[in-house]
Amino acid sequence: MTESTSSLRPLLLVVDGNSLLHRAFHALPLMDADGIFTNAVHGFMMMFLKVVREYSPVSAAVAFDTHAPTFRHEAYEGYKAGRQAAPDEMKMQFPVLKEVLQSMHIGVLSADGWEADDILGTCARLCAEGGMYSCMLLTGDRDALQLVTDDSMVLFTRKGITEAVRFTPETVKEAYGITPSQVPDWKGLAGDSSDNIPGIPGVGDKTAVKLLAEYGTLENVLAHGNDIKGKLGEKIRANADQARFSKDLATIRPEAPIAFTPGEWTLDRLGDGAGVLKKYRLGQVLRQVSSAGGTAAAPVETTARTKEPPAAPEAELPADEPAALPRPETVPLSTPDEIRAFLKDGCQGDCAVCLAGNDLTIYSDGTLGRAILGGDLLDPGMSPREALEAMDVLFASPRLHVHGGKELMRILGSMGLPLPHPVWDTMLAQYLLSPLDPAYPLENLSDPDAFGVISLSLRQKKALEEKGMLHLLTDVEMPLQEVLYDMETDGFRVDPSVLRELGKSWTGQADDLREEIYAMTGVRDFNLNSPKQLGQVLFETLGLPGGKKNSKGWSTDASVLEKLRDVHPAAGRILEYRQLMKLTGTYVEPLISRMDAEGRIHSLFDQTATATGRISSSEPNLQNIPVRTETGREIRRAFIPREGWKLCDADYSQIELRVLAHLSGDGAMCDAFLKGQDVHTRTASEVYSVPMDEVTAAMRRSAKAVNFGLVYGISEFGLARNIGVSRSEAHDFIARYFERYPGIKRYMDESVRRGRSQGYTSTLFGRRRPLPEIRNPNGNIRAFGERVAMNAPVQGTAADIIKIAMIRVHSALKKQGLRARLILQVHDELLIECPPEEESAVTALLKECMENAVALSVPLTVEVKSGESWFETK
DNA sequence: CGGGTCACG
DNA sequence: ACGTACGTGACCCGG
Repeated sequence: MTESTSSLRPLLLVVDGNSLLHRAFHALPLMDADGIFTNAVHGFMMMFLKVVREYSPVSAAVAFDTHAPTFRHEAYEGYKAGRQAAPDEMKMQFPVLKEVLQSMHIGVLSADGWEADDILGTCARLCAEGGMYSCMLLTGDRDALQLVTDDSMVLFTRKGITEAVRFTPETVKEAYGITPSQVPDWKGLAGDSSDNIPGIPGVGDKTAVKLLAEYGTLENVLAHGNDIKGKLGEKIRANADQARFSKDLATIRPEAPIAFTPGEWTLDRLGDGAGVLKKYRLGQVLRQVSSAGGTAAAPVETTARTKEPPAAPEAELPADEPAALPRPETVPLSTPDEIRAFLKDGCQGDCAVCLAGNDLTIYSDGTLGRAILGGDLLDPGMSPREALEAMDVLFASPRLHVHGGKELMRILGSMGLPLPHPVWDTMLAQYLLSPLDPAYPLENLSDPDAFGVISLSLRQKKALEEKGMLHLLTDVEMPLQEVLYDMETDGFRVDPSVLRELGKSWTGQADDLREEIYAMTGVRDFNLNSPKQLGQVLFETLGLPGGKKNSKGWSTDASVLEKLRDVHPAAGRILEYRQLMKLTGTYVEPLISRMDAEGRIHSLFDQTATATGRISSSEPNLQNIPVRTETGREIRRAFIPREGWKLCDADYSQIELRVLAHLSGDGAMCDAFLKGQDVHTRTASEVYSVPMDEVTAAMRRSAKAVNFGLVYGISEFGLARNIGVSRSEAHDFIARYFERYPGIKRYMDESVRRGRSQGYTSTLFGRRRPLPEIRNPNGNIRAFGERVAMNAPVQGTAADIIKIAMIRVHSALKKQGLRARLILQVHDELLIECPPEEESAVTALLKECMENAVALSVPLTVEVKSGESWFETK
């Protein structure tokens, strides 16, 4: 992430809705649609679309003022009242504008007691801290000039609203003679009649600039009040408090509690607003967006995408049309399967190399007989090894495109060849574009007779740019691929003697239990491992009560057996037996058999397997090694570091709830994390209305279940079942929760609403999760879609964050020249093995990289523990 | 090869 | 009237 430059980042546009709507209202003659005035909405949208055309942001949001009685200063309302009240013809346009914006999927932001410019400042800060977006602010309010930095530009409207001037720190200085950070000081001195900021009477713009040129800040001017001669000095000394108050009024507070979800404020479906625009007879606006037609596939070419955003040249793919690429007979040789086939058959035909601009894709063709471009590297009759060595040169290309890069690296690496560093992986790109697909075979994506990986890359790049996800590929998934390759290659050392001991003990106990169960039930000729046969024995032969049916017969899962504990002594034994069989069958024997010569096991990390953006682990799965029960946890004694080394285990504390706090901006939830409180205890205290120190263990347990439920997409039934209360009690509990956490309620409702209108959800970084279920007429399926809409942004954002952290950890280890290796990720946890002398450096590095992977409005905290085995680090 | 069960976050 | 907490992968049965 650190390598990315701001020019490569997608642009987020944030508009001061109040300021722009007011300006539009006064600049244009009244128009109406059946008595509803729309002139300001029209003017606003024309200005908005003009900026979108000119600067090609990927996302946009509009901020609105909301005033609560307890604003900054009690005296403030007095000043506020001095402003001319907006006429009804103006006020009635706010809801219309909001409706228009929402129909186009543009974000609508407000927070009680906060002004639009505070929200602009908050977005600018979150963009800068998050490092994923560049920010552009559009406003007619000069206060916002204090927000100008190298990272966030301000577009300031002039001449009514027809023109917008772009301010950078330099142009602010040129125009006003002060730096952006001096804007509040300037207002404090000179005041602003249009904003009813008093300033110091008799001090105008020019005097203020002069004073700031000499003293820098308002405070310093006041401190030197006695040095200033004459009438001016007198006025300054007499109005010091009023000046401080004025500065305070003019200071933007970039801490508004908003749901900052730029990934959702997409601009690629503006056409969905057609219906609403028609309703308000906004024909001119409609014509500008109508070519989108409200379909996801068609971007708003004529409005949003007429100009390509400026991007660094090295990030650009070649502009060549496919026609300029090699002859259709060539087939790509850039997938692991193709390399494998090539190895198996030897190099019989020629291979061709496609050089398009600076980009390179490798093609092979057994019959072509000659290379097309630069393909003389390979001769027929080369041995596979010779061919691959020749291809080293190609794999070392700085612009290599591949499909399935991690496997390609594995093949080259296994032959001791240098690893490629591809810049584009069409499989990863496709995963971002369509994360629900079960797999990403190249032949489904690209016509092999056509132009292969390069033209696919070009199409994908366009699609990713339009959806605001290009940075996820280039800055997250591509770098992560190499991290995962290293983790897979290194593997995790296990101690086979520990595994064998546990296996012996557990199989012995399971054998005894089996005999005991046969004796207790009086039935021996059945397979205890068969749920079907077990169900028949329990509920038919023995006639036990409480049987539940599933599609195959009687259910015998843990919840059923748990209820039978007091009914029949075999129930408990069966549960124990099940556990031991699970442990030996899944965690003892397979691990022993998967050990390599160095005693290490190598999991596969699949970067394209999950709907939410998590990575998965398989063969073996190291992300579900037991920890919750005493017995199961013993397995972790077998997971050990390299001889003489240490294991460091770092895990995020409550990352999903912190993400939820950030995304929702909920006051109480953020407050709990900002104060470092135990969040479940705080929740219990809120919901049960008792002080934190009077929260009982049972209260905390229920509160914890609700917090989890929230993250999963709450349902009354699910909560009721989980904490063992009635459905109506669960209902009341949720209702009370939402009373105390209205921001969470608002966020959940909004997530579902957006999910339904867009057909997908987005994470903080723009990763999308389609919601095919959310419009299903079947209520159950639809409810599932709604829970997914609530869960996916939270789980997905957490997944994005740890991916970023992994890239940072991996590169920091390299940069500091440490021998430590990142060996495992378990969703909110990273494991490193390191020489003992590196232990403290690694601990600090993990904490630093993980806690600062991104900046949220609440802190991320990480706990690191070291030990001689994975058991000891828990 | 799908479903039941259960290990993890 | 219906059956649900979200996301995974592995093992075992039985058709």
